[in-house]
This record gives sequence, C-alpha cells and structure tokens, in this order.
Amino acid sequence: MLSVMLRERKKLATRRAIHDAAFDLVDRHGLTGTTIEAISEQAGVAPRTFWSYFASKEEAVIDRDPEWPAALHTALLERPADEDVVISLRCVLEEMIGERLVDSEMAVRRQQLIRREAHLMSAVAAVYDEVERALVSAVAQRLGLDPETDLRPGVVVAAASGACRVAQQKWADGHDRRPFADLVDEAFAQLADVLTPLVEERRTR
Amino acid sequence: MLSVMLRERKKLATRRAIHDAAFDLVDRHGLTGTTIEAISEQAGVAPRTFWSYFASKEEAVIDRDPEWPAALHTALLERPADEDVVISLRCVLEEMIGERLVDSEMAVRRQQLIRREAHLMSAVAAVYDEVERALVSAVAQRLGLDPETDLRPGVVVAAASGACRVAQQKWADGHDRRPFADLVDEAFAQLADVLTPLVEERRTR
DNA sequence: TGCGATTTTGCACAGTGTGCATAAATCTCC
DNA sequence: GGAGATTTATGCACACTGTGCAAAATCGCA
Repeated sequence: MLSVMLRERKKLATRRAIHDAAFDLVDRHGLTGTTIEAISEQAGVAPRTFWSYFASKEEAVIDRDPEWPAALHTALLERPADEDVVISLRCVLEEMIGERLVDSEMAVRRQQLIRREAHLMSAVAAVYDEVERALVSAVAQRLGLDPETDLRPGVVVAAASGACRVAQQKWADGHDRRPFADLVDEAFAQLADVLTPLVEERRTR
Repeated sequence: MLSVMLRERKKLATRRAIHDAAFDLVDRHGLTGTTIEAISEQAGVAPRTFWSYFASKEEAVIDRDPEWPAALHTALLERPADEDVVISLRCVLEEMIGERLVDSEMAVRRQQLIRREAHLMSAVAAVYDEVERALVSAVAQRLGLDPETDLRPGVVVAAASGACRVAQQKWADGHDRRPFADLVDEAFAQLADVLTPLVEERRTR
C-alpha cells in the first residue's frame, strides 16, 4: 500500500466515518440523545479520536467543507467582469449550491435534520457567515470598493444569499418539485418584484 | 401584594445582575476565560441559579428580549395596509432597532464583543433566525400569501434584515458617524441600486 | 527490517448542563 | 401578624463535553 493508502486517505476515511455515524445517530435519536461515545463507537474509533476531527457534535453532523468559501470567492471573480454582480451571484450560487444537491435524497434529509435540531441551525449559521464574508470580499473586489466602508457589497450579498437560502429551504420542503435552479431563479425574480417600489422611490428623487 | 410584584421585579433584577456580570467578565477575559462559577459569584447568586435564568454562557451575554419577535410582528402589521412591504420593513426596523441603540456606547461594546467571540455570533444568529421568522409571518399576512409555499415573504425579509445587519455593523464600526437611521436608509438605497439590473431584466421579459 | 514521523488512544481533569430534594423567600388569605 | 401555599434559590449527584499530555499503535520510507 504505497501511494494508495497514504495517511491522507485514511484520515479522510476516518473523518467521513465519524461524520456518517454522527449524522445517522443524530437523525435517529436527536442531538441530545446522541453522545460522542456512541458516535465514536459506531465510527469504530476511540472517543478521544473524535476530538481530533471535530470540535463538537454539531460540527461532526454538518461537516462543512473548508474549501467552500474560497471556491465561491474564486468562482465569483471568474465571471465576466462586465456582468452585473447580482447576476454573477445568482449564477455562481445557483450552480455551486446546485452541485451539492445532486444527491437529493441525502440533501433533503440533511436539510430536514437541520430544521429539526435548533442547535444545528446555529452551527450552520456560522458557516453561512463565513461564506458571506468570502462573497463580500469578492464582490468588493469586483466593484472596486472597500468592504469596510461601503455598504454595497454586504447588502447585495445578504440579499442574494438570503434568496438562495429561501429557495433551498423550499426545495427541501418538497412543496415545489421544480429543480433547484428554477427555484433560485424564481427567488431572484420575486426579489426584484418586491423591491421594485424601492427602486422606483430611488429613481423619482 | 406587598410592593408591586416584588417577586417579578426581583427575578428581573437577578436576571440583569447575571447578564451584567456575564457581559463584563466575557468582555474582559473572553468566553473561554470566563466560567459560570465566576459569573455567578460576581452576580451574587449560587452557580446552580445561573441555569434557572440562562441555558448557556452565550445566552447570558446576549440576553435576548423574548418580546422582540412579537413586537416586530405587531409593528409590521400596524403599518398602513397600502404601504409597500419593503418600505414598511425599512420603517419598522429602522425605528425599532434604533431604539435599542440609544445607549450607543453600550451598543457598540456589545457589537464589538460579539464580533470578537465567534461563539457569540452563532448565538446571535439564532436570535436573527427567530426574528426573521416573525417578520416572514407578518409579511405573508400583509400580502395574503402562504409563507410555506410562496418565496416572496422569505426573500424580502432576508433582503431587508440583511440590509439592517450591514447598516448596524457599519454603525458600530464607527467608520461612518451618521445616525443609525441614515445608515439604514443608505443600505436600502444601495440595495435598490445594486438590484436595479435584476429589476430591469425582469421588466424586459 | 527498522527508524522516524504521524495518528490513535487512555487517562486525568476542569467545566457544562440537568434532575431532584430541600431550604428560603414571597404571596394569599384570614 | 402569622399559617399555609407557591415560587425561587441552592446544594448535591451525576452524565457529558472538551482539552492537555504522554504512551502506544500505525504508517511511510530507506
């Protein structure tokens, strides 16, 4: 087992085993009904090992991708420079979030679990926060603005990611069977719709 | 009935004492550098009593107002029925958040502390979540829509509260010395500005 | 095979959070 | 003003969380 099972691979496998166990057990018995000990046992590692991979039960269930914020940042900067930022945001988020939802059954379970357990919700919020920060930085760069002083980058990112959040939620709810991208398009359309008065107000001054 | 609701007032006083102690200690020594024991001692109660008032250190530092979501809900429904919801949201949030920032020195310290301690951030996110839910419900009622199936309420609330979040952050940063209401107005103006392409796109179809 | 580096694990320990029983304070009513 | 009911504060026991440290197992490589 020369280059194949190098240490990296094994670490990833362990990480995944712990995450899978955490998700499964929390899905079945709830956050408070699941102990680190139980997760470790199902993952086949010692309890102490859990803490080498995750800082909490919530993190183990969520298992955020550390590359995700940087990936979004890059994707946003790779859009055509003359494209409006809102449109860029819509495209990038639609595509990149969409990719994560290909295993739709798992994605739905995940979403439902998060909804069921309030503590997971705030762990997810921390991820959103990190993602939005990355997007704000990219938008500011695209617009040539200082994100510390100018409101624009923060505001547009908040609106765009909010629209996606809502779309994703509705997608997972299953009320609407359209593909995710369509729901994002509709969310942005509704956003334009409902903010039209604001644009008008601004125009008539 | 000795004084007036001695019991109630005493409970409030205790709650406040614990909150004050928690804020002060965490401000000075950080979240991990502050124990429940220390907070309780400074507040003049037994450690066990802490848990009758707050479910965690974070909650004690934040000390959210349980009335807040309902108050926003009500305020939104009390706006003129023919006013555009975005405008209603702007007015209500501007006014009601503004009220909480009158003690500006304390508000800034609070904001800075939250920013410094990532764990506080996710506790605050839980509050935002609750608030947004209340707003979504009110908006849906105003528009006569079902918030479960229609994207509009969620989307407009996300955009509006996002704008306020950004305005509040800039306000606390101190880069911009204008009053909070002005910053909210600007945030909404920038929102209209940056989303104009989206509105145009929608109009030309 | 065996050496060096990395990962896993056990152990100890400080801190978190809850249930339960009792003491203390407050309220009600006479 | 005081007895009894109700609410709040506290002490204690206990299970779980999270971290530091050092020994042991494992792996990559010569």
